[in-house]
Amino acid sequence: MTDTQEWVERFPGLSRLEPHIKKLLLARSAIIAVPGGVTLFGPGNSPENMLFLLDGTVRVQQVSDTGHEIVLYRIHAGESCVLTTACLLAYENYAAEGISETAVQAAAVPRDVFDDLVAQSKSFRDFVFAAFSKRITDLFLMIDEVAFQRIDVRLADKLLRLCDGQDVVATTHQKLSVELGTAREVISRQLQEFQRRGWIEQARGSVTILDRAHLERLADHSA
Amino acid sequence: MTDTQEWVERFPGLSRLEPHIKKLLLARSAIIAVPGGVTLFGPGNSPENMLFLLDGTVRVQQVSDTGHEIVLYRIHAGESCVLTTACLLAYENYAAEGISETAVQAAAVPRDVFDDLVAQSKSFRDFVFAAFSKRITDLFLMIDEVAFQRIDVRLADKLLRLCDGQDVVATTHQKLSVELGTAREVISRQLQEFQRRGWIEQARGSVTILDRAHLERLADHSA
DNA sequence: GCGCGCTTGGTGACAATATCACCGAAGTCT
DNA sequence: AGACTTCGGTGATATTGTCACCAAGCGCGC
Repeated sequence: MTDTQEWVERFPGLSRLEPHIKKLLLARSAIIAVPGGVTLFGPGNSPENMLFLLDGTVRVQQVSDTGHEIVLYRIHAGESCVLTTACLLAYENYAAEGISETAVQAAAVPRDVFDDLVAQSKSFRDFVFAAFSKRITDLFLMIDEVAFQRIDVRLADKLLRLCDGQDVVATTHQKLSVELGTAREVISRQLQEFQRRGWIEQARGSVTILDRAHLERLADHSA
Repeated sequence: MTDTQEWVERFPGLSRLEPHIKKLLLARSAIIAVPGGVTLFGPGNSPENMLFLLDGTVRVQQVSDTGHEIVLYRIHAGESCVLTTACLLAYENYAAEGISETAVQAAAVPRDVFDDLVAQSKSFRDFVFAAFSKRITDLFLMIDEVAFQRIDVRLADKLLRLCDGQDVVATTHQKLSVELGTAREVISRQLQEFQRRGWIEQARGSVTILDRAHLERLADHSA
């Protein structure tokens, strides 16, 4: 559990806010906590508040008409859902949803307070626009990867990002296929190839990284 | 040539601005005109101004490390480059570029004036956030298409979007492949198949639509 | 324990798309 | 005309996606 006093200080982009803006933000926000696995926002469930994540991660993914799923990005502690929320408010009927991957603690800022802050504080504006910009450039990169990058390169990269310093990634082939927007069979075959080369070891529901260096070399090959 | 007097009125999202905001916008912006085929912004060429397009279209595309190109979106008259510009300002070294597809007329708003407007006008804020939201949801859709949609469906859709009411699309196989982020050979083969079915007719540098209904049916099949 | 259903992963056949290495035809320029 | 570039066609092959299965592992009720 995180100390929620002065949570604003824990956002790199917000700690430089003008003092009275910080006070306003702290006074007009509510701390909420939700367990993992909850759909925070999605089709037919647009939230009234902008969330600032204090703890945990939120996964944003999309289900296509064809039934395919793909993970778009994650929101980590210290980031905000501004844009996803904004999108939902503007376009009610689209297919992206946000799911808490872990237990999540967040500061909820009502829409009108958010607008007030944007109007009053240059620092807050900079924070918001930087968040939008980062997200859009990341989406550009993602489009490039999905369109042009080989699946083995993308899988190696994804494993390294998901392992979070550990050597064991607790996930299934199915979940990995959703991460990359491909089919489970493709993941199974690629992991078999990685295993054959001695880079990983597989068990039901987990992948153990044995040779990080080779995976990194593959992932960096042109990403 | 467009009448540039009171250009603000021609933006659906801006016409409802408070009168003094409109005046500020008109007073502090400059009308610029550039011919077609010019790179308006791109790596190593970040503009100082936010552009509001009065006439013409701007194509935003990306070149990947692997040399592959893909068209991300277009900006039409009545829309602004806010987000692309914002991205470039925030992250100098990324690979997207904006090219005028036709002769373009635009209102250029300096960065500090833009910030002023966001601070002072609720309507302007709404316009800006709506533009961001629209773009992000469009990028979500694009990711979905690139990842999951069949190439024949995407090509049919693209032909219909490019024809602009006409029956003849003046483009090359190469350009179409960049539109969809695929290879020229793939486009050539798909167009051959469309032609074999009598849906289109090909000539060097152009595609003539013969059977719009069938193309639409293919494009709508799950898009 | 045992059977039952669900999840997870494996496999072969095949389809769709991408890549590579060419080739020739049609335009452009001098 | 000759050189050069752009445009499009083609076959061979590699990669990835789809489909239809199957079997092993796991949880759960009895």
